[in-house]
Amino acid sequence: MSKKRVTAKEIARELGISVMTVSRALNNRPNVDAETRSRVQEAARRLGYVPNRIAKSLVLQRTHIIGVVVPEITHSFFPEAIRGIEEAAFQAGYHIILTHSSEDATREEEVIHLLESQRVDGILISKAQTVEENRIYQQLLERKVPLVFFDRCVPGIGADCVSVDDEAGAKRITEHLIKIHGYQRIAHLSGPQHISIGRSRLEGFKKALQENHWPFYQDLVVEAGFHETGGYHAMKILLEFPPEQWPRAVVAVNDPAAFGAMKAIREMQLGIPGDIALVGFSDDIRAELMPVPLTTVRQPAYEVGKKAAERLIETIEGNSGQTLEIVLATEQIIRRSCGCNP
Amino acid sequence: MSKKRVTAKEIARELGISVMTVSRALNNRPNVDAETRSRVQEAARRLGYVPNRIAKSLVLQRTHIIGVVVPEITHSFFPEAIRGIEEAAFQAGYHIILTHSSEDATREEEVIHLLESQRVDGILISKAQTVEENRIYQQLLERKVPLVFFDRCVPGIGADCVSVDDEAGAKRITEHLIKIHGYQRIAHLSGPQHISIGRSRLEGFKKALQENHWPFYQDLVVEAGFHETGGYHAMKILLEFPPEQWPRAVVAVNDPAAFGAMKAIREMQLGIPGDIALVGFSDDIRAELMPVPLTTVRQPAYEVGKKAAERLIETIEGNSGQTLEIVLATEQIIRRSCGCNP
DNA sequence: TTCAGCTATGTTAACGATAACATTCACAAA
DNA sequence: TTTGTGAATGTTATCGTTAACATAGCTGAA
Repeated sequence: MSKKRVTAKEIARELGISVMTVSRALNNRPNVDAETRSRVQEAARRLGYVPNRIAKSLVLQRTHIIGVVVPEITHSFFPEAIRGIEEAAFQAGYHIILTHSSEDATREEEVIHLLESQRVDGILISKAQTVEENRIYQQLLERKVPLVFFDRCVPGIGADCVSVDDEAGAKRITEHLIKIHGYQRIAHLSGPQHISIGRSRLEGFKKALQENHWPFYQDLVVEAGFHETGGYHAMKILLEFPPEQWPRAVVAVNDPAAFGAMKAIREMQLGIPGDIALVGFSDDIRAELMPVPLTTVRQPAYEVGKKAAERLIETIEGNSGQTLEIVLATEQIIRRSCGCNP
Repeated sequence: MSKKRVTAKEIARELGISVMTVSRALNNRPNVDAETRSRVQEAARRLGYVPNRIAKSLVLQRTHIIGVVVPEITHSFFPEAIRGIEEAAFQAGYHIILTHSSEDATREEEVIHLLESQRVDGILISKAQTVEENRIYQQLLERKVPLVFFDRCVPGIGADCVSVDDEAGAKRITEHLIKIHGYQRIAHLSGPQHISIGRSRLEGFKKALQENHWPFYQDLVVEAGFHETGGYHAMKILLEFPPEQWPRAVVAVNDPAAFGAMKAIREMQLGIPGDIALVGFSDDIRAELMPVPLTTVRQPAYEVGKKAAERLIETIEGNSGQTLEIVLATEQIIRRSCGCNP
């Protein structure tokens, strides 16, 4: 169909020399006559030669490609993280194959196999929500495929991991509600507990109460998931209690869940933060545009991606040392929904 | 470093048969004894065999990979479009290598070369803003590399193209301002004129005025670019005129530019839409959350990506027929900033 | 019986590049 | 003159897979 591509062999034939000399000339190897080199380069340009990386990869057993698996690309965190990955990769002379699992375990397995069969030099994974066992990751590790998890990690599996300090972030924002505002009865709209960020944020929330000897009510922890509808329904559940049992403040697992909660609160004609204060997590682009701007925790998405890619490249190139779990700090973004007036 | 990978040869040695039989068994080719086939498959599983697509691609001259070049990934349009691309690709058994040019012509050229050397089966391009000549695209077409432009096209170059009907969208929203609200003195904050969407939106704006015999003022067309700051500065320029020359309504080239314009208008203590009505384009996630929700035009980003990928795959597989320029319709999102009260 | 015709399997070459080793040739030192 | 040395270039094998052709062995019809 498409006309045959120019190969090194054509250049060699054209100039009456061997392919090897062509290869040497184009890769700037020593021991090539300056004139030969320039003739080769001129011919390559003239014929529109584009080296075949597939052949190169086959013989060198290196692709200089990093495989990336994300659960979704629409959510604002991942595009940012991907930018960071791309940046680090680009600087080190790598490129990326981006795949996404749509939060589906089967599809995640498929794309991981694709990446492996494509012989990427290493893989960056952010785990899909529905993944229940770690077999595939273990197999990858057994096969010594360089592997770094980012954002959604698998603790204790013996792989590198770059994530955000969710626990500390959740603890700090909860402490803000305790120490600055003195709210009693603080609720948590939690994330799924089989996802590490869901667990750590709940953990941080609990620790803040504990360390400050603040009352903890099991009823005030409701699983909401990561989306707006989940936040809405979880908040509804809390508001079905008699008014004296309502929470005075709510810590949502992320901003979309907080948006859902906002909707539920306003449907009850209650004021934020007057009746119920609310904080989110992730600093969604919409957070500051809400009718009551949302106090939240910014995650360094770009930095997570960049660090993870840098770490993976170190591993690929054999400078990795021991397994590391890198945790990046969050930043508190105080707006109005917590009761402050910045 | 990493322990040698299992190849078809190992399986063959293990079972005392030839590699070819292994290949046939694993690819479900006919003429393989049922028992042999199952022994091979069992051995492949047991040894953790992962076929090497690089070798396969080399011999088959097909990679089943689509290269994608986008100018950025943070903007909301592209993540959506990429989802559409991924979906169409996945369904047809293709995968994607995602690259981005950061709106930089040199980097775009680099990534296109990468994709070519990676021997992707075809390329989807959304052109970077700073690209000034079409040499590279022409070279690709000469080399018969399957190529489909999406969103940001290059008219008349003889390549397929899937885009949004920017002109009709801009015309329609402008006509809304004319016919429903009867605003005189309508301004346009335009996009860069070397980008097709910049040109078409201006074109649609002009046509709306023309066809409705509405006055057109050259002074009321100011180049703003695609970002908030550009919109802000462009609006400032308009507001430096004496008040009687101010526009009564403004059509911004996209929503971020409209957000910038909003800021400029409010800094002058003017009301939207009371003093100046405003409409955007692209239905940014923030548009409905603005203090005055922004009337805008929704672009079917997911569909653009999906269609473009489908068209590319047709081309790759030789069912393309003649060159097509597919144009998808936009949808008007009426909110408050135009003067309506939905 | 004999051979056409089928199935199952094997052998060789190819894809496009590079590594490792081999060769040629010019020039300088002995 | 001879020999050693190093630069420039060539030859062969290889990466892992599949296409194309080759062969062995069996079945069944003439």
